[in-house]
Amino acid sequence: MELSCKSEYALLALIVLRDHYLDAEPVQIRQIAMQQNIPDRYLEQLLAVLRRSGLVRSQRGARGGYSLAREPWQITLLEVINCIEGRDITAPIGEPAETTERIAIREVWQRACSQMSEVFRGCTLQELCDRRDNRQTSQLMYYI
Amino acid sequence: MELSCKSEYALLALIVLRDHYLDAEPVQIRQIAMQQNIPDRYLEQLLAVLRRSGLVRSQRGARGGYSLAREPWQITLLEVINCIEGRDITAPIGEPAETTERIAIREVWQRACSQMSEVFRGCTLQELCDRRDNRQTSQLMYYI
DNA sequence: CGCAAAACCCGGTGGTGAACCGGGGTATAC
DNA sequence: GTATACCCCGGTTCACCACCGGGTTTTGCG
Repeated sequence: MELSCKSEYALLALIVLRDHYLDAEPVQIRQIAMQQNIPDRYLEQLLAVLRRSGLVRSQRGARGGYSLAREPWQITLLEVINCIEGRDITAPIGEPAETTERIAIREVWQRACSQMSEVFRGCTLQELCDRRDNRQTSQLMYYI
Repeated sequence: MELSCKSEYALLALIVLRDHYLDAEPVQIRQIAMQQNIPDRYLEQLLAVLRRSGLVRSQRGARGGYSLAREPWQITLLEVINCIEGRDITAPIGEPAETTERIAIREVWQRACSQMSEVFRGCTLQELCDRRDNRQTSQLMYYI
């Protein structure tokens, strides 16, 4: 599986946006790019996709920038990845399959996709940030 | 995730080989290719990879061909895919990640890879063929 | 022995997408 | 009205996938 570089960049950007979630002012591309070490012109394209999908809001002109369009606990990683990858990663790719052999393969493949997607569906942007903030603490909490 | 066309072709070929598992004579590339609608010159490359990984045996010369190197219930789909994809799909790709943000992302991504791999690890070539042979029957059996 | 049938090896090609850069257009705060 | 940001569009480089073809080597068989 290859959640290419794109998805990682997008998630990194969203993490920054959630860090400034309560700020009055939006965050600029340049700032995100420098902070997370992402080529800014490339990040611009990804943020455009996130905006068109309604995950992110933009403010044009001077003092403009980006901000989250939703609360961080209402954004799942699956949404972000699906949106940035441009397709539904819950299902296999390619045409539906016709022979019994190919159908059998697709069945297993479908289950694999679903299992993977469930991990991403079960993690929100908020949880991702929590996990970053104190990984050891949260891991302890899981065992209580 | 994209278990590209390659993996599907390889699995289709292995299904044919398992159908002739008890035959004395090996199966030719041409025969597999025509039966499964795979370009034969391309299939040749894939079978070469499977052979180098010890999943398949080859017999050169006239009346030659390919046969399974192991019993079909001792070949998991994960082995086949890892072998044909040329890497361990159990783990994410790319360099290890340095910042806390990237580490957090990788953690989730790693879990997703593992969940997906488990599906492929838990399915053998034998089971794949059984599933093809009588899908409705086996589905009934699962509920008993 | 000779021939045909098969695997083997190696290189090339067309297409696609990823990751990136750059130029100019447009909206907006000050 | 000017600086500052987003916005839009295109191009480029690179790698990989799917595939093709030529030529070599091995082997069964008449």
